[in-house]
Amino acid sequence: MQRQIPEVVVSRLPMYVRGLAELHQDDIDFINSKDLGHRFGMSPDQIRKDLSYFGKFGRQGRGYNVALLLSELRQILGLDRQWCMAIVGVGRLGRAIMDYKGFVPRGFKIVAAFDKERNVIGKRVSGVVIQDMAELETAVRDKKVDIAVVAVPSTEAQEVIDKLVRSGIKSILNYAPVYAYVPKDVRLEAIDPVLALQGMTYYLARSQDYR
Amino acid sequence: MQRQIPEVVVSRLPMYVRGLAELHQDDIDFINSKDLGHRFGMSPDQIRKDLSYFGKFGRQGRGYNVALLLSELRQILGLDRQWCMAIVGVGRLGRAIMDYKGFVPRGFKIVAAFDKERNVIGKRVSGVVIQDMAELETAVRDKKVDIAVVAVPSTEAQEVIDKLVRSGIKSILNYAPVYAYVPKDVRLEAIDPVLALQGMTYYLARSQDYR
DNA sequence: GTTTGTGAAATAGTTCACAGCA
DNA sequence: TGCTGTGAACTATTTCACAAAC
Repeated sequence: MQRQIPEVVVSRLPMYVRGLAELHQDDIDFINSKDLGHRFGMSPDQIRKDLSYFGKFGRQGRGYNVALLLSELRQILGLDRQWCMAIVGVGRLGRAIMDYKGFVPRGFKIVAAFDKERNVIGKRVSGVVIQDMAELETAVRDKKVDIAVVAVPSTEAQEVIDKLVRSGIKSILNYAPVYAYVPKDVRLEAIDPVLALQGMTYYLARSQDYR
Repeated sequence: MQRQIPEVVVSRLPMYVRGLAELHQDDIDFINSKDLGHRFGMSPDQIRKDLSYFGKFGRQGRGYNVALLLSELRQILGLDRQWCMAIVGVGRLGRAIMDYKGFVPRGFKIVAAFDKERNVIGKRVSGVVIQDMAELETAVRDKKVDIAVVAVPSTEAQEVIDKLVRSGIKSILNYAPVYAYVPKDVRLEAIDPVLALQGMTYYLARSQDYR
């Protein structure tokens, strides 16, 4: 057990939680680092090293108790409570995100939605009434929003993110395909499928008889 | 200029392309590594080092010609042509992906869609006729599909991915929230917003007065 | 015998710092 | 002078290898 945990290690924890939840579902009680590593395409050593940053969860000669490790990791990640999200931008993409059924079962609930378009303000989407952007700051406080999801056009993303930062938000998930600036104490994760695709074409273009 | 380029370097190239395209749009002709680094929240040294893996694109005392560097990077990434994609799974998520307007302008076109549900097969979604899963292998070949997008439920993802691999696909973008196995010669990128959120809660839970 | 947890060694990635060119 | 391109130095991350626990 050590202090100051590398970011890469933290970023792998959610994958472990997901995998362990599957094992738990399948009524598997114990798993060792070899099998766990195989499951995620990584070395057993790395699994053990990663876990060792947080404590000693295994039993020599036996492996890890799935239910126990799952519960420990969930607690470490703060997944033992529900997190409240606000979505900014309720266009095509924003609606798809609000409709996505994968958030609630994993502890993330959309409690507020904002847009600047007169014609959508006041309407209800996926059970949430869309509010005016002007109400963002107060609503974020009143509804105790922990995380903001940005789904506005690229041109407006930075402006919206600045507004979110001013309202005190410390975690932002950005779907707009632009790099955005945030202060060091705010976390920003980006979801951009095109960036992921463009990383793959490099290898595609190099392999077979392309071009 | 060197050989054997680190994956992290390749993964940053799409971001450079995106940023340079913005600069080009704004009629900026030259940019130096300092300003470019500032734009992406990284050091000028890293920008220069990254680019040096592919060639010498800059001019001492002046910086980089935006149009030139953009065109070079596009070519390196294989973005100077259009890539054909097939989508597997045309449920709620699959439709949202097919409706997304951000792919085509950036060179990615959905040319085929597959589902196993009788009631959607034959229907047209976003200009593409949905085909039976059984036709996947032949359609992938006939339509020269380069990249597959997986949007089926988690339980079916591995099976679908195996099928795609057998059909000869070398690049897969997986939206299903599971870790999937692919042979070493196949690239798989995952889009899982919940994983991104769970990485952020670790820090949220640690900062202020949460819990 | 099996498998963990962990320092030490090895490898990968980033930053430094400066020669050389415009 | 200003800024690139790049080895060398440094830092981060992964892998090794083994003592200790079961």
